Amino acid sequence: MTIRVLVVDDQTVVRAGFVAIVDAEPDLTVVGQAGDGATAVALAADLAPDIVLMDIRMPGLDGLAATRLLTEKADLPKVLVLTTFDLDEYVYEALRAGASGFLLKDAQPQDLLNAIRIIATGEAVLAPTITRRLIQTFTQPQTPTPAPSPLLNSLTPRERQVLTLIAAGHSNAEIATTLGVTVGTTKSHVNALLTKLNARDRVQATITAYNLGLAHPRN
Amino acid sequence: MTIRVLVVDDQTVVRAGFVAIVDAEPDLTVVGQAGDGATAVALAADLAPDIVLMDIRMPGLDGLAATRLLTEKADLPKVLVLTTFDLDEYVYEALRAGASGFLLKDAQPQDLLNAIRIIATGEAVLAPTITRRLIQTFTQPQTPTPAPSPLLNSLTPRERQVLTLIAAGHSNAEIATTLGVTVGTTKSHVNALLTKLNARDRVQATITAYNLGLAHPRN
DNA sequence: GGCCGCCTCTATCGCTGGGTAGAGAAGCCG
DNA sequence: CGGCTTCTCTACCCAGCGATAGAGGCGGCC
Repeated sequence: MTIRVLVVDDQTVVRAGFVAIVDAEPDLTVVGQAGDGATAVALAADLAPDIVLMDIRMPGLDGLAATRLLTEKADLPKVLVLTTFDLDEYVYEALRAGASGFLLKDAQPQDLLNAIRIIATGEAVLAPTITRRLIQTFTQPQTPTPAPSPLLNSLTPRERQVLTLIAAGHSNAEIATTLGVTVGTTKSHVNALLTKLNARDRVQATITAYNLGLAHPRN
Repeated sequence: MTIRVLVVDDQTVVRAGFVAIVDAEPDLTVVGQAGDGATAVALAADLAPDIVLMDIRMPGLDGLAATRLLTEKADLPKVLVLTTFDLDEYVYEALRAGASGFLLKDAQPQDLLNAIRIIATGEAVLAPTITRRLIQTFTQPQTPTPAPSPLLNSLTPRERQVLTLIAAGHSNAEIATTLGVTVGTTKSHVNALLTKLNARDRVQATITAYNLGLAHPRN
């Protein structure tokens, strides 16, 4: 089963380079080339390639717009964006446009070929520089201030455990059995908990748990 | 300039495998091994490795905790997490803990070696499966599809109102006065609500409210 | 050793919460 | 109009929850 590749770049020399690299592989074959976005979209409809190697900067319909058109419908070609510049805007727009990968043109041929094969399986590949930045922007909002709330620290480990179970919707009896203690003991913990959290009942405790980050809405 | 590697895994066989792969490379050298997180942290302080290959599941201090300790101070070793399971929780926690990379143990040796060299330059590497999911969760919030849950639509306006008040921590009596009805009426609504939400009590209803987006952790 | 914090357990008590089974009033829609 | 849904209310019951007031064991700390 060979992987069918469509090469899209406005510079003939660059296209030739990619074609040479890809066609040299036994399991890959270049089924077409395009010099602008509009041609790429039209060709993709005819040729049904598995992978599109897409440049961004092109006359007319650019690579990002073309990617959007290509990935709108399901089970259409996976797009691997290749560009000289790793500007953040390009990267994020490309990913939002539906690209499965983003490499720089100075990548090693071997890396490019690997990327094509991985993307063909439905997975994704990013240039290491970009991976680093994506992780950064991903962990940044998550860790502005991990907020080691004084409230949380005032709880004993056992109380934190009980609070988590309460916020998971468990009754005292259930908590007791999961912790291997009596219901009475659980009640003791719950009472201490409610007092410390200044909560009237377990619902208010649950709300506090969410606010403290002990529980998360799953979506 | 050789890259100095510390191998951390609780299974001796696995360690041996990594050591063999890494030490076979002329530009890489294994400077030490550890079988648990605590040892890893201590060894890292002595040996000052460039890269730590870190397993997650280990006795005592696990890989995530050890990573946190290792990456707390600046210019300390880069951590490449290697695990058998690509559970989302592991991945995100590892990245937040400061890991520079995340690969599965079934990765090709060549990929592992590449990853080590890339991470040593300060960039980042993720397994393709993970890259795909990271991109997904990254582009997901951009999609303006608030996902109108069928559950929410099955509720009458009054029931939604009651649910919101429950999730705000109010008692039946308080809800009754807020809505200007009797406690009995409130109970009727609460009962209908719990049945529809398939919740046993108001805590579980509250959790559902958070998941449906009717309530939000304030932070 | 003595103190203290945490975990454990017991016991009792009142109240809220949730289940069940009604029934009447108002509004919408075919 | 007749049927439907929704909102309202009533009454009863009991299980679970939360408050209170204990007490003993264990470990760490001074």
